[in-house]
Amino acid sequence: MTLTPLQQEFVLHFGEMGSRWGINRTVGQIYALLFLSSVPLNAEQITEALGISRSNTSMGLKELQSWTLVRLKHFPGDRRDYFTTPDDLWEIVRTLVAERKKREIDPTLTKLRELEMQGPAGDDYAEARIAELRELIEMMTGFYAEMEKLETERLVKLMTLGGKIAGLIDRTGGIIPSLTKRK
Amino acid sequence: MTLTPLQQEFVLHFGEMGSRWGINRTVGQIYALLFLSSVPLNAEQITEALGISRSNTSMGLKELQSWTLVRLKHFPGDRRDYFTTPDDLWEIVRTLVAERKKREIDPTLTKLRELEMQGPAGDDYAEARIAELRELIEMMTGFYAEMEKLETERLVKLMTLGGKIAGLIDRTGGIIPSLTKRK
DNA sequence: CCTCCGTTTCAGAAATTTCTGAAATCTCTG
DNA sequence: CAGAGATTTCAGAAATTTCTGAAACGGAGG
Repeated sequence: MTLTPLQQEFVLHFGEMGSRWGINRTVGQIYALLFLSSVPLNAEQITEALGISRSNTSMGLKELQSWTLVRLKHFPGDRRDYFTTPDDLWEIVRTLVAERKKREIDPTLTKLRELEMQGPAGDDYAEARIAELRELIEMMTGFYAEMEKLETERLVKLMTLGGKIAGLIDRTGGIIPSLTKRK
Repeated sequence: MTLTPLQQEFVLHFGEMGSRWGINRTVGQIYALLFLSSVPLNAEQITEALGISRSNTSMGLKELQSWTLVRLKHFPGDRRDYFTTPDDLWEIVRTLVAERKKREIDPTLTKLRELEMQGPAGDDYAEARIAELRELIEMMTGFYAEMEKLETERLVKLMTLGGKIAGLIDRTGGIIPSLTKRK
């Protein structure tokens, strides 16, 4: 397994970006490699291609599996594990968003609710600020839950329409009445 | 400056979450402290409240300023710098999203374009995959650019309407014709 | 129930990031 | 322009994270 210059550069970039994305270099590189590979790869091939230790590969793959960002494949007569990324990029995005929400948002939302449950602490400003933050996060996660339900086709439509949607929203009363009246 | 139990717990939580959010513990704590404070605080107060070194506070504030997440305030007859977070949470969210995009997305988009510019590398699959990824990111950043333009009021409306918007989008031809025809 | 092939675990090494105290710098004010 | 107050810089210490090699584990065949 030798990488083409294109793969090489892509893999290195993902490795470097890893820390910004909340994963480590190795995990970023493994993911990049799988992403560009038309065929599933096993741990040994990944180890060799990236020049890292076998155990590091194992840990990286475990991490990627915990994110459900990679798929396991098997071939008849070969008991090694092979890994791929989904073909469908939208599926990847959905996974990514869902996992980041789970790791970066949900714990805080839980904590905010906890703090509010503890009742008045005699610090009105802080309490109000926490309530406001919780409400905002709830609104955003609620919106996210709606978007998550949409099939990809509509989601793409929504995104490409972009600003046009907003034009339909009236500042005061939701969707422009003259439009919504007629169904 | 002694923290109330409420502030204490909030601050510690933000410190712990820091690493998941791509900032360090101290930066998370400083931000949390400022967020809950009804009045601007100076570096000395922050240092004391969090029990960290003065230089660490300085670095943390510098980091927060580079994210434009805090505001500088001054009081007459006092030449120390005081810091606050914006009152408007939506402004905070906008800043956060903009900065994360700048740090986590833009460099990769640039890199992908670079890779494509380097011309055919004789690796059709990888090239196609990279192009597909670039297109997806472009679509999403394009959509983001549209949303960014909206005033908060409309954005909130959009989010609270949630799934209802999607219902307006026809699977085949954009917004449902019977609605868009009449302006 | 061995043995072989593959994977995972884990303790310590290496690398990186964060934090501190001391010194340097900056800038008002008298 | 000297001195006091405030902030920043920076080299090394401390803490944390990542990576490795060796050993443990697991299970399919013989």
